[in-house]
Amino acid sequence: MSVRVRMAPSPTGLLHIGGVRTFLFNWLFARGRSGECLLRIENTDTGREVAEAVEQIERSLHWLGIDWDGETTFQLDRLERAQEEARRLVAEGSAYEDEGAIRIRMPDEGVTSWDDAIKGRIEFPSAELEDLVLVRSDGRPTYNFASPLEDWLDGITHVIRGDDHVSNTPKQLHVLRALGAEPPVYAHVPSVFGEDGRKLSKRHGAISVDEFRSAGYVPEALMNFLALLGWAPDGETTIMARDELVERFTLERVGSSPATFDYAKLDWMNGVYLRALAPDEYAERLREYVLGQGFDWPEDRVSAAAPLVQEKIARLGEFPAFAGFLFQDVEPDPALLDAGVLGAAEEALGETVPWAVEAIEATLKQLCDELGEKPRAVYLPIRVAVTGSRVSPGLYESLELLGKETSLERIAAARAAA
RNA sequence: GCCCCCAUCGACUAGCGGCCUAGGUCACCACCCUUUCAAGGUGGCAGCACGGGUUCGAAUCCCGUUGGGGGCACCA
Repeated sequence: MSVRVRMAPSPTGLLHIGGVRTFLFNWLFARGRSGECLLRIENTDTGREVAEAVEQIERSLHWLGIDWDGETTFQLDRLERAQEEARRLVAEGSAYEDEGAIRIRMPDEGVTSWDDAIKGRIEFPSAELEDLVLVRSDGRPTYNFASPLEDWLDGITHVIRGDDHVSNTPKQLHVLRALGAEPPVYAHVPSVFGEDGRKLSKRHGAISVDEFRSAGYVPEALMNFLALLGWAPDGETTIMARDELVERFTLERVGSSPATFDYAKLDWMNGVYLRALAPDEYAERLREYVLGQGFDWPEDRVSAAAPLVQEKIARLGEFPAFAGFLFQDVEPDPALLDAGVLGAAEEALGETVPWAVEAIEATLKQLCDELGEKPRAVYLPIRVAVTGSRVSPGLYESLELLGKETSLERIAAARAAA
């Protein structure tokens, strides 16, 4: 039997990174086994908010590189079928009506158990189980009925979901049994925490896929990082491209303890991916990013700035602060300026021809000799004058790209302000 | 309160009874390189939650304790 899994988000708010990690595991599992991966929205109502949320979810998954088979389906679409099945169960005696609702009979003794693909054997005393409501008095099926029902109807072979569903599983197992369905393999993936060991939330930083995108993370890095959150192919490998992840992923190697989301490590990994990009590819991503963030900076100049920053920044989101001086005026801190150095620099650079990295470098090195100063002492005030910061891309390249005229203007203005 | 799950460096993890003097990666520290910042190189710091067993031998198996998480809805 071929593998079929499903990603089942609820259409509320933005796609949470913890949920995405669960979807990623589903996707990796299916793709590595030539299986199918469905997208099913677990909605309890419809409306414009839902439609927008679904669109948002699809866009986020698409950006990340997670795809799905067939049309997106909606739980609510099977409302009638659910009611039908519930009535059938009543007719068969495994369920009964209770004040307008339909409840399923749960066993009073024994244990309900299954072999979880991640956590191993799990057993619940059946006495813990209440007769759960299948269909509410208003006719809507409950989650614990609709979900296993749809898994069955969709031919889902493996249910890979967050471990907050562990205690729902025995209930769903009984629903399936009453329905006459063969239960799928269950795999409960541990949750993801924020750095304080609490549930990942807003105050930890980015949590939705959208936020990671606008912070300037690239999808390949985010996918690689997420895959490693709770899973490892061995003790050594860290950087893995999409195909390698697909090839190597197994549920057996998903750990059973919760993982903490480490933003610093994600930053590092994002930098690794960013640096590995071919220069023109990097420039293209940078352009898309800058544009997407709403900056109306000239694209050719952004492209020209790309090589200056590729080695330097770990997130595209650092670009505006790091290289913004190429696109807008600066306000240097007078305390870091040095009128003497700036005056000499203005004069020397004024005669630099052509205005290119080699000539600029030669000019500045000579300036150091003439002033009898270390490059450190000479370059700082110039850097601050031109870029407005003591941290910037390479000075020669920055001057070249900024252009002679603007560079000299800024140096002159800074000299006056010093 | 009851039920279920989890427990290796600060973080992600490798380890599935002897290859462990517990390995890798991030972070951190030091040094090197260097026009700043990065990147890169070298070295370093740091861990089997605790207590009992089982065994010739335990990070690995069993029990308990503690700690964390999840659940106990006509929510999903």
